[in-house]
Amino acid sequence: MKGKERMPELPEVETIRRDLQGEVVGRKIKAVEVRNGRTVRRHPSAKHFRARLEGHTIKTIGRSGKYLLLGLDDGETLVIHLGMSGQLQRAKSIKEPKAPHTHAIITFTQGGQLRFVDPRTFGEMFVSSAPVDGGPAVPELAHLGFDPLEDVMSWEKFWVLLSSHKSGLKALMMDQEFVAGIGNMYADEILFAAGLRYDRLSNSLSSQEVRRLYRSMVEILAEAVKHRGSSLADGQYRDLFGGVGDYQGQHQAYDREGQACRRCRATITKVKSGGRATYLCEHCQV
DNA sequence: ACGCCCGCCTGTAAGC
DNA sequence: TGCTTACAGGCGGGCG
Repeated sequence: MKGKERMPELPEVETIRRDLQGEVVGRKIKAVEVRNGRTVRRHPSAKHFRARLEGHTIKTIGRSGKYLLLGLDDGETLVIHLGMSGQLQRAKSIKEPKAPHTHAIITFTQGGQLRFVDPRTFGEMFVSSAPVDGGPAVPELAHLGFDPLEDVMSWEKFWVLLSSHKSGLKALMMDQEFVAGIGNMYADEILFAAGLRYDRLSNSLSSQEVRRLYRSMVEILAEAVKHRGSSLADGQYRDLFGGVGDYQGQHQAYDREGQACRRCRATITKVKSGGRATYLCEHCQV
């Protein structure tokens, strides 16, 4: 058994967003404790980060790609990225024991805490200033491409975007500046569903292939959200309450090296692409 | 513009 | 058995 680490991608982050909506909207931040400064590395100091949160109430929970956006009553936004191994935990009481690698703790006036746990410390939190009128909501995230679930578009528009690039399909689907929220795992699942190889050039697709790719992207991600994301046996993804997702049971390619393709029974193979593990069915994906 | 590599990290697992 | 090395990968930056 090979150890696989999965980071939260769009479906996992969306699951957490929905849970946060019911759990922290309307709550006022009483205190913020930063236990690992790397988590708030965009700020000049942990104190600076704290000062911009304490005393403010959380009004909205949004998401852009893999980023969570907690809107505050002063118009600023608490941005959270879970990186590779980040988790948000809702503690009902401050007395609940802290998990190892708990790097930041937000305590609410109404009781309870929101905790940021992240062994690998690739994740981060930062407060973004209120947008100036006409400007982007979060300037730090202005580079992100469209969100596949939030920003619905015609497949013809998608075709225009796709063919304006000349790169391997997997690299492009994982390029956050092209489309935001897809990581290594869902890229493989989407390309399997579309019947397309990871190394097909983005400007080489027929109209039918473009339609299949767009539809697969939306359907796979939406279906994974319905299943509350993917938590493989040794994976780290947990939701706000420590629960797991079950979309991994639907996986067709990712982490299935040596197993039979569920469509044609050929063997799923694993190759390296751009330094990343890539799983595919050589027979179904052309 | 694009592909590829590195560094940042830690836990797990494979290799010797 | 125990130590060392490889691997997992999002993201930003660099290089060819």
